[in-house]
Amino acid sequence: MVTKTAAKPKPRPRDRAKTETAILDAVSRLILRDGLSGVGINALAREAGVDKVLIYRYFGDLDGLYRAYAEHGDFWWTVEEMLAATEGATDAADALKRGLRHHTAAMRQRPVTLAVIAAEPANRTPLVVALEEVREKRSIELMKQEALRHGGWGDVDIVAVTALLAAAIDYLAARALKIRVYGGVEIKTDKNWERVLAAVDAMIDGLFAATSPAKRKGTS
Amino acid sequence: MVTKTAAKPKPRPRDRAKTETAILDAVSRLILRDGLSGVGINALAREAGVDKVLIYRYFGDLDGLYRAYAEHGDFWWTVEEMLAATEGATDAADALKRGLRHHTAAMRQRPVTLAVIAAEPANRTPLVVALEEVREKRSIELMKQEALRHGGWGDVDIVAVTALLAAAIDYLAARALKIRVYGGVEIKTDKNWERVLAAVDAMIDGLFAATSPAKRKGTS
DNA sequence: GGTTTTTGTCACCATACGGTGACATATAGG
DNA sequence: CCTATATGTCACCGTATGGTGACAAAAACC
Repeated sequence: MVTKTAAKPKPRPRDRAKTETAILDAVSRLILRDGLSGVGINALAREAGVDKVLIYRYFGDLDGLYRAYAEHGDFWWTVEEMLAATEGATDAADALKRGLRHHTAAMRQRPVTLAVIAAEPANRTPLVVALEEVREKRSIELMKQEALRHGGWGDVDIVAVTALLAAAIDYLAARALKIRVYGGVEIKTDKNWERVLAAVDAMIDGLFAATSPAKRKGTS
Repeated sequence: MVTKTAAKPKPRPRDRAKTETAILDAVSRLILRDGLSGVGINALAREAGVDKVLIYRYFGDLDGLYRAYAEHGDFWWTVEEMLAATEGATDAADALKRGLRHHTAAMRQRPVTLAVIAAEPANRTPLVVALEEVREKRSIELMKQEALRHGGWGDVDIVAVTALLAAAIDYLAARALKIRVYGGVEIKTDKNWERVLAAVDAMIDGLFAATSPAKRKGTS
């Protein structure tokens, strides 16, 4: 009979680059399948088909692996991309609406990012922290650029409003990964996302209509 | 010298009721300290000062313990409480504003609920599911009651709007447990919560001002 | 060809987990 | 008083975890 060890060891080809990308790819797969907390050394080595000692050798420890993963991936929209998406906007309200729609699409396209966001409040790994830093930096930079474009935001507390709406979108999108319902709204279909985004649009329109015109050309 | 085992065993008094509440109390403490995923059999037994076998005896298994915990606690506002909070509202917009403010206060008063919400998308334990059911039921019931009070919501898609705003509030409050910043908004202080709530108010006002009047007495 | 370094494999460690069986003793029932 | 049951304690199981040291062999270097 054929014993397990004698069957066909088929040793891994000696190629560090390939091994490293195999590991990093396995991280994505594991995050998607089991969430951030599912990315442990043993599960990861198993998933990547790699001995775990190689992970230690190439990335130091789990945190090093997270950091490397955070640097290698595309987890967030870029400021340029976002500015392009809001380019033709007629006014600040329009820019905000377009921006949030682009944000929504960008998030829904990145399930790994959503999974990280979902785990964010609970598991605070270096990957989470790294992603957070990127987000903060780009959001702030984008705010600055958009403000220049439209000459400020009138009376609207743009930081609070975007924080609120972006938080809502992130949370709903993250929930939609594994759960379907929130407050009676099905959040997995495009149709219902459109419903949510329509509500966002309406709120932004109302907000700018109600508060801005009074001082539209007033004291900045 | 005094050995550990011979020192003073001080056996636990034989009182099932006390043991059970000790266990349930330890669940709250553990959730607050380590999050939902920190509530394991061993850690729990340690925290409660109880042998883990008693947990199995009294609650079956971990899921049974979660279920018992879900039934025993006060995790969410009640419909009556919420209706009282919005009692003097002048119109639908005002009711919604008051409701969301009460919701915010209620959430911030219940750190355990926030911790569960934080873990919700990731760890899907029976406790999370039970809490979710309560929320869904009460939200829907509340919507119904409020609609009766104010004769509908005009053109506002109230379900989408409240889902969106409640999601934002829940997420920000849950994040605030362990993180401080989101999109440039410090979310731990009362002052900045007021800022966020002011933005919510402004959006609601704008929303109702912009969309409702057109058909205020129109086709339902 | 011989040596050194790199890459990969394997066996092992201490620890923690969820879960169970056997035992001791306090309390309640007869 | 004797017995049965309820409560609590202890030792243990199998499995998984994060992490490390020893070894084999391919590659690179001289």
